[in-house]
Amino acid sequence: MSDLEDEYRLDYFDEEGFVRTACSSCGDHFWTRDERRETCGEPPCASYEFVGSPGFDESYTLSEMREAFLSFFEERDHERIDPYPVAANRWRDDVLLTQASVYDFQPHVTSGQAPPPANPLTVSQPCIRMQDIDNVGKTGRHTMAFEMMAHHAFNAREEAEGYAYEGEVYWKDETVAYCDELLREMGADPEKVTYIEDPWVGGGNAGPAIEVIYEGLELATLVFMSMERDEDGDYLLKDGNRYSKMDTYVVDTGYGLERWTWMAQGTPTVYEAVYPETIDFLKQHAGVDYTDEEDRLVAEAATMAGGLDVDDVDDVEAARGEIAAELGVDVERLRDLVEPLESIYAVADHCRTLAYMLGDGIVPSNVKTGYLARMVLRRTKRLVDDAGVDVPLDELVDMQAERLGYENRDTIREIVRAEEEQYRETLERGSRRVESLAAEYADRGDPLPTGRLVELYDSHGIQPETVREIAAREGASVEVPDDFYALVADRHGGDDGGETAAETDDRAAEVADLPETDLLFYDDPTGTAFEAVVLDCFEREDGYDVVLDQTLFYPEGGGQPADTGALRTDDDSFAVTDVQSVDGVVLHRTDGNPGSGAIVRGSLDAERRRALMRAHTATHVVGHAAREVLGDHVRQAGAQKGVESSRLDVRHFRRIGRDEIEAIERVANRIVRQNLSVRQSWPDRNEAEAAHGFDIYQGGIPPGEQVRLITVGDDVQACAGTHVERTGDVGLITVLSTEPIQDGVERIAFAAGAAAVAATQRVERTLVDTAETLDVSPPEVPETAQRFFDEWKERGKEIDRLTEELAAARAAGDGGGETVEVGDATVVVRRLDADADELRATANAVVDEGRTAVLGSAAGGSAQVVVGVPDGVPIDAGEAVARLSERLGGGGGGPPDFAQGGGPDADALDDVLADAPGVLRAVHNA
RNA sequence: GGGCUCGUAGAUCAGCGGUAGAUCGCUUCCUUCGCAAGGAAGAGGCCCUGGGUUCGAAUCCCAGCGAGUCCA
Repeated sequence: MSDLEDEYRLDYFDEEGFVRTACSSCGDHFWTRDERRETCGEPPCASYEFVGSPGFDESYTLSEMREAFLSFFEERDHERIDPYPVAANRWRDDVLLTQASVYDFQPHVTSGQAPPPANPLTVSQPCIRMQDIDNVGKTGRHTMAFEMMAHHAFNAREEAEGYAYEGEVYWKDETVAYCDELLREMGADPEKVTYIEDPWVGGGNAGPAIEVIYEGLELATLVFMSMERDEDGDYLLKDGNRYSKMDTYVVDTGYGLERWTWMAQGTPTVYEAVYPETIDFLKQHAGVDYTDEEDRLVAEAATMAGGLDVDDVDDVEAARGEIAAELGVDVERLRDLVEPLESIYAVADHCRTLAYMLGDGIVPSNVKTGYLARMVLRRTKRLVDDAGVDVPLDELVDMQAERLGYENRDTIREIVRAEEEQYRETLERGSRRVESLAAEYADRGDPLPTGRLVELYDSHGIQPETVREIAAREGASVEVPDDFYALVADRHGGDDGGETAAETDDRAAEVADLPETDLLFYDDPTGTAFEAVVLDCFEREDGYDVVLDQTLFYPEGGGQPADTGALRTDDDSFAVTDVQSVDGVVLHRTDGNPGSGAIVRGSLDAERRRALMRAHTATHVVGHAAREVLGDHVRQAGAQKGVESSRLDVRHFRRIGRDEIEAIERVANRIVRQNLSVRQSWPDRNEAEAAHGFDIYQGGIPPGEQVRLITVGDDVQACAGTHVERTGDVGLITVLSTEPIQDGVERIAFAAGAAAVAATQRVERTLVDTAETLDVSPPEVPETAQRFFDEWKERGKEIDRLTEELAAARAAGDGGGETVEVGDATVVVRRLDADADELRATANAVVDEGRTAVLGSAAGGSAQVVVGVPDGVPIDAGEAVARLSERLGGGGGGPPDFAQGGGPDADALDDVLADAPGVLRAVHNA
């Protein structure tokens, strides 16, 4: 076993006269030109030296610094590439947001499966780190959104084969030399630069890494990704796992653009350096106007905070007293001065984050990336309100979107406004809830229990602070426990089930030695018959999986169902019912075994295949139409093609309206009429991404060096499915329905070709049938239905009125009933086979006449009894009913003046009613 | 993907096994110089849908649909 110490002994350090030193404060090892240097230079071992006196020769703005960095590496043979979106899930499915420049090249490039877009390359990659959200604005140096400037080189060992790049571009010495040279060019004093040894581990990879510190600020991290997790590896690293060297090794650097700009300007916090205009604007609109003396105080406090070990919010709070004492001011005064600024800094950063997120097409929702966007937006809204900024949030976000050069600014504003509105409604709903809850507890003089507080937050999204405010108005006290968020977490139960049911398919092992099946349908998309040799055959519970050397059968994938058909030999015919692809080997599920080595003729169910091809092309057309109608943020969230109908799930921030559906239909059918050609091509992944962006990955992210593109007019998508040759072949496209399948995702169901005609006819048939029933012509149906419904309601009311009238008439006449005296009371005992409503109404009418009613009915299969007692009569109706209905095999009860009950034994009703006077006597005065 | 909360009058909600309610809004009348004023009368409900339990379900149980929210 060995550690990584040797990895840091660079020729470059030797040549330049560096020495290796252990920090006298933290013990970390670092490299420096200054032999007398004792500490590593990073806070808390040292403090900021550049605030107030910039560490570089010239003052750079953010964009000037970016340009300086990129052109520095361009001049040194690095190709400059465009940054990727911040929504990393657009090209990889293991993460949500881009958190580092190397994300752009994971997993295919770093693993060596695909070539990088250039080698070496340089990029300034916007990133978002939600982990820092609480620290933003407060620590003076944390931002949620930032640009990671980087240069990357992708190397493969000489002897390694089968990788998408080969040989060594450059490695550690050159990387450190570049960094040194860049710093020197900026005017940094080389004597003050330290390179700290800090091995990096992450995501199953690892390697030596170096932190670059200058004047107390970490300016860059140079990572040498060269190891992977390996139980038998030689290296035991800080995460407790073993690692061994890989065949590929990658230079992964990260230079914080914001930090470099800050260093060049020497402002009190990073925020003033990054967005000076935004902060001025916010201060102005929040009415923050400090005197020179106050400004100086704030600046000094910020500088001091930088020198302390301030890594999160709690540290800031703890340090504030110290700082106030040092500055000789009251801690309260310092807080009053600093807190408004902290909010403003955070707002500036959050708005930039939102601009990135929404600009890159993230639609807020309650899941995944959309949830993160919503969280940031709501937090920002609270901060804006707290700080008293009198500018609408959509305008603040738009300012950043404009600065970042996004073109979908109208949509961004619309989304922000829609989200604000929804948040407002949530808060309003919440306030009402809290108010009534608080009033309840205030009446009893109790404080609001913690359980309620947790529920209000978890189920209704109301911050505990908000609850406290509202409750105070109602006069209820609220105690927010320190471990509040832990309690919320508890409510979410036993943590991630983590039942990674990685039941690796046995089938993968079976086919491991078989060659990948030659897929004929790409070259011959319209073919329906072919010949092939049976390579192998596996017996299954319900048939056989036949492997051929080549096939026209499309295996299920990309939302397109498998083809069906038959395999024939000279003697036999086998039905193909399902087709799956396992690691490139196509398995044909059949009802018989043709035998290995047999030559078979395959034939597809041609009609089914054609319908699926139409459906697949239609899916692209509908998706394109949806984007045209709803906006560029519309992305595919899933799709399923079918013979009868297909569906496309798209991200959108509100329900799709009837007008929009019709517009989508019009656009889709226009594309059909234009009869555009549908072309396929197999470009390199990088070329495809460069030419068409990541929007080609609507249907998912395929692996491999090359991707298959399907081009329909302006629409380009990576797609493995089968398509018709021209859009005209799709025929009619009709949208069947839309429905929300989750927040931020709408499902569009549609049909194409003959299925579309059939669907239209079905709808028409329904209408015609309905019209026939109503005996009117189809256009009159809505009006007539309305009239019928109104009449139906009117009749219901009429029936209620008549029931009451009838009841009154019965009560007045008491015909057919028996009247008995129980004590002083007159009791009407009567059977009338009516429903419960009528029974009750009649009993009420009898009671209104001052008499007691005992009514029975056997209308609905079971027996019902109702007893009504006028005021002042000492008979307990509930008790009477209980006794009566017991004899009917059931039960019953109610208040003393009016009760009802019954039982299944309808035959006993007459007897029970006959005995009723006796029962009433028994409960009389009881 | 999972947890939790909620679906009752046009709106906001109460009721939580026994005859569907309140407030605002609406209609008509009275009062008033006038009204987000006062008084009187009235209209307005498949209590989300479907099963189950029960003599009886808006109410309890199950499933579905819908809305909201928190977490991965």
